Amino acid sequence: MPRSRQRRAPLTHPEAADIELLDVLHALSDPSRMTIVRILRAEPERACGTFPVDVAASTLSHHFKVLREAGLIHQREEANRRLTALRADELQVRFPGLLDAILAAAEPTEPAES
Amino acid sequence: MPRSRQRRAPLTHPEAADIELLDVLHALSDPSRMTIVRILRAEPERACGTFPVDVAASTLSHHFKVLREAGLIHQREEANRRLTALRADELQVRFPGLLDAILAAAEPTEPAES
DNA sequence: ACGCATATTCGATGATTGTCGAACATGGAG
DNA sequence: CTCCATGTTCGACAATCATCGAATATGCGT
Repeated sequence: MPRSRQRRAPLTHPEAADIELLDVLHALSDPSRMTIVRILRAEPERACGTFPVDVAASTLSHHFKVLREAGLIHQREEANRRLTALRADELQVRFPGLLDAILAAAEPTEPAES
Repeated sequence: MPRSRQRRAPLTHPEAADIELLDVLHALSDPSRMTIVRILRAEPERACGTFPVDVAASTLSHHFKVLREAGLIHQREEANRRLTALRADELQVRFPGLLDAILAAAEPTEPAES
């Protein structure tokens, strides 16, 4: 048996009540992960490979794990894809206004009215 | 001359407009630094040594540097003390609602009504 | 059954980070 | 002037982290 124990991850997500603020802040302090979350805010669900983040697949996978364990995203299996969604509603209950404020702050720097 | 070049730091702070969101999030993702900022929110100004953060003096100094360079705090010399203040107003202009939302989320976890 | 697309796990590597103690700098008190 | 309190810089160290390539797993076409 070719040591078959991989991708065995049952895709665990923390309970909404167990989401830690510092984990959320840390997760969002990385450019790639912030990009992922910003994209997810606009779209309901999206496959891993479809994010315009220019890193290796394994690195991307790592970022999803960090985001998932921080409680920011939810992932579900669909065929051989993994669909990712933002846990916006739960986050809103846990930390009211937090995600909105952070994502608003992440806008490209307002052009300042002419 | 005993290589006298230390504490030469002219205490530089980033311009409000140059404050980066990811730097702010990263700065706040450390427990000690979050504690410092939370205390600072209630008090206008405070000396470095007076924070109930249980780390070595040099470590504390490092945390202040991170917070200062992220644009979260302002420090000024007063005698041989260094007074620290939160840059709340400037932060509010740069990232409206961000600090409030984060600090609200950092509250001890509401006791849930009896 | 075979190959391909999607995505993860593993192991390694270099960079960043939090931490400390020792040395140093500064300003005020005795 | 000498001590002391305050706080920084320096150098070191261990831990964490972002990153990659290779190997692996899974499901769907052909």
